[in-house]
Amino acid sequence: MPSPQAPTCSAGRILAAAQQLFAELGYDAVSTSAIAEQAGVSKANIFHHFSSKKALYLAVLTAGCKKSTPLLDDMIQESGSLSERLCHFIRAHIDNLHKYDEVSRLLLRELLENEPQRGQEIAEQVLGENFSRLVGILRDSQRCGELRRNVDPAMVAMLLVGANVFFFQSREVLRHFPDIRFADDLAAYSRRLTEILVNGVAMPALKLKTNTPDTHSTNKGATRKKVGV
Amino acid sequence: MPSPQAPTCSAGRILAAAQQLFAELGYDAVSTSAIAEQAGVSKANIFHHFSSKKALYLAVLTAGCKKSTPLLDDMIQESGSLSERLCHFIRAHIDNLHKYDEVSRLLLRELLENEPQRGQEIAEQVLGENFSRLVGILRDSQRCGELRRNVDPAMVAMLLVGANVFFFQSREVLRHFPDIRFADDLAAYSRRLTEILVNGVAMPALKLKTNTPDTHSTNKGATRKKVGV
DNA sequence: TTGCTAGCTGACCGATCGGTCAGTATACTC
DNA sequence: GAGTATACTGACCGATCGGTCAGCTAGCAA
Repeated sequence: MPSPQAPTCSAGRILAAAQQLFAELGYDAVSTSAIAEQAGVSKANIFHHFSSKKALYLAVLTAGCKKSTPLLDDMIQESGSLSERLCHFIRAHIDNLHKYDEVSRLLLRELLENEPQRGQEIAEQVLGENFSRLVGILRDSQRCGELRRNVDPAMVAMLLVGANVFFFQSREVLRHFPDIRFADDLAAYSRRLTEILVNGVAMPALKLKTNTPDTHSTNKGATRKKVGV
Repeated sequence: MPSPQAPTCSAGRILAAAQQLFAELGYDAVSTSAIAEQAGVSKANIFHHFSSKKALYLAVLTAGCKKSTPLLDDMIQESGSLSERLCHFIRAHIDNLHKYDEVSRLLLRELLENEPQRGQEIAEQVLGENFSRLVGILRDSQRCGELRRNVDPAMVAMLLVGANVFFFQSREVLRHFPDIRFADDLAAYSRRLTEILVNGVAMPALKLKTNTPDTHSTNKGATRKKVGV
């Protein structure tokens, strides 16, 4: 079985080299000559396999997404308590970000662009699939009474994914902060994050006070409008 | 009083044009010719005021940070309950991200680079100052008994900032997701986020069960191995 | 008027960019 | 053997890159 790190055909080597360089430096900072050199092929060979630099970039993006997303199924654990399942998802998600960190960084770069020309719709599709799946799981937890009814599952999902993504993209910086002691311990990170998310941060005595009837989030359909925009 | 959007001197116009273009397209995708055209000056004029393109970029970064960070003081509200103060901070923080969105995007771009050559230390400094201030506030809340003692203030801070940053950088994409109904309503966003953070997501009945002595996160060093890898 | 300085510009530089093209090597079919 | 398709390369292209330079202008002091 050939390891995925060392493709033998030159097209595969080009893709691998391009993925690494694009993720590290960004699209515009990487020249086709640099990709060719890294892949050990001639520059003309790149244009033999790919019609343009942009086509190569899109190929890198789609190949990376195809390779990294199937594992999303493993991130969702059916059994266990809410706390256990949340912790498992957080850990699996942040592990996945790190395992495919080149692809993750490529997608994060896409989020910062606002030119729809490039592969933003790919990033949107990947993130969206990830997201709606998670929201569905949270809705199930809500139906069977584990999750409070007056919390918005989409907000919880965004909180989870957002914390993980920020933790991932800022880890080099966060590591230098003296307050942060979990930068290198993913197990501690996901445990603490889960605990906070499940139990909240307020003192238990104060929690009953703030039992706000925030139920306009679980709206009664009639007033909700489509937000297709 | 001259509006900050329309600098009169050409150096100021160059800075403003560069800030906009760098934030929108990234450092490498922007040529000095494009900056000159946007600023309405000659390309040579750029190199009359700034020694190089990179020097201009760093000037943009430092000027932007200097302009956007003083308002951080306003983000911290002394009076009110924990819930009110958290909500105020979240709202002020996300507002600040949007108000200085060009600077924010520049800093987020820096986070994705790993070449220390560029202005990453600037981003680190800005983020770090922001961060340690927030952690201090949370520690105070912990001392006076509003915040639970067994939560890590740094984790709460990262959760807050991370959710806001992710919400900010993904808003264009999130807006297309049908599950998300708060993409354009910052007030609702900060309210719901606060409520989840304060009270947690679990059903109150289940919460007492999960009162885990999670203090093994402050581990006893002996069994934990380094995970430097 | 002269001299000096700062702000600014058009023209230009070598280097590098993405991309092309003629041509070579190999392998397979007939 | 000839014919052909594919993989691949060195040499080259025009365009654009960051940056330089001589020179123009206006203001100001002597």
